[in-house]
Amino acid sequence: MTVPPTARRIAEAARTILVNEGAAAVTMRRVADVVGLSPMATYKHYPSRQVLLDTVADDAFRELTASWGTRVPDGSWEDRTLGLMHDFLDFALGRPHLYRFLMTDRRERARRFPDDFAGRGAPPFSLLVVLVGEGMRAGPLREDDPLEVTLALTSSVQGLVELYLGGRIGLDEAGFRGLCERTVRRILHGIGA
Amino acid sequence: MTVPPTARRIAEAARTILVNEGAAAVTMRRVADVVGLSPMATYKHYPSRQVLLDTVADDAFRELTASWGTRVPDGSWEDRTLGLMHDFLDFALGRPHLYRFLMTDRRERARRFPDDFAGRGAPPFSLLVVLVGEGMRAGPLREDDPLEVTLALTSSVQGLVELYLGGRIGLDEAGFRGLCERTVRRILHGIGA
DNA sequence: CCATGATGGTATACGCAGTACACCTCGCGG
DNA sequence: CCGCGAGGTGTACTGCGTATACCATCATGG
Repeated sequence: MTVPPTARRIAEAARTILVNEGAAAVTMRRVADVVGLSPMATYKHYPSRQVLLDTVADDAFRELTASWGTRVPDGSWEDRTLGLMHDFLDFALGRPHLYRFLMTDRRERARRFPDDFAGRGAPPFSLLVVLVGEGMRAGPLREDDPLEVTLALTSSVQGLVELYLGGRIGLDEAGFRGLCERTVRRILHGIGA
Repeated sequence: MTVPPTARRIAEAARTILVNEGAAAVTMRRVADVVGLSPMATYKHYPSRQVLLDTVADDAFRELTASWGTRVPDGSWEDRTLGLMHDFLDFALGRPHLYRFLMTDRRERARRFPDDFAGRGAPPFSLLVVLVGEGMRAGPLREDDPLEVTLALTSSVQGLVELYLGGRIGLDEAGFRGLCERTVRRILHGIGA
């Protein structure tokens, strides 16, 4: 088995620290120490900490993009929508530091609504857009702007996750998932009389 | 007019820097410089940077709690609900650094849903809870868990603001406010057929 | 065959954080 | 008058990102 090139080992070390302890814990000295190099050796492969973190972010995004498409949910339209939500929660709750880093911390080079959200490559948003379009054609959803309807669903779950990860929701993970389900159902069916 | 005690002048300097440039720009040396003291003098009033920032946060929260109650909105139930949303956006968009600091960055000593959200003192959530309860009694809203219904509304707006402040929404402020309005209306009336 | 230069490694050092520590210097109550 | 506490100072230590200079290895072209 081939030894991975140093640049990759550095990125993997950074990713591991980030996943376990958050972006703030990713220091150049620490990364170098994990890899077994002097701190300055890192700079032969990444010109700055920012670029290293960007690389980790890009890799993680690519990985997520690839993995999110694979699951083929079945059941009713609503079941599939909730399935997508739980996939999202699997990531957000399973890798909270990485989630925060990708979703909240980094602001540069971010995709922008609505243009960048319409096409491929903004999972799980783009998957949900497809499902929403399907829902509008097949019946369960009223005709409306698909992107904005999708955003109504995703933003509320993102808001809830933000609260949960910030320790502002006094529920365990199962309870929180239930709250997310109920919230999405409320949005689907409306809270009005 | 009395000169404010040094402790308050320090907190105000910290707040000013935070509001203008974000929490990361609030360094002890910088704060001390603004006040006209040596860096270490700050520690005679606040034992650490963390405590200083906590103080700024608590003050800001108190201020918001006081100011949010004052407005007396009128119009239809839906108008009043949207009015509350715009009040919230006034703060979030008008003082984005402070908003992020209060809502996202700090995690300790945060209020928790549902217990701490039910009572006074979690504006604008608690104001909206009242309005939601009213809506359920008076007609526009279906009977449901008031706290969770309120959360469905607030979390989606918070999610949108998070995206907007993160530069992920390619709209100007007016456009963004419109998007928020449409989103809240969709939740009120349901996106389903 | 050897000089050359790219590649990837090192130690050292600088500036900027937070903050521990020792010191000073008032004003005031005993 | 004395002491002491409150509030101020300068110095220094640690950890951070990273600039700089230096060094070893090795493939390559004259």
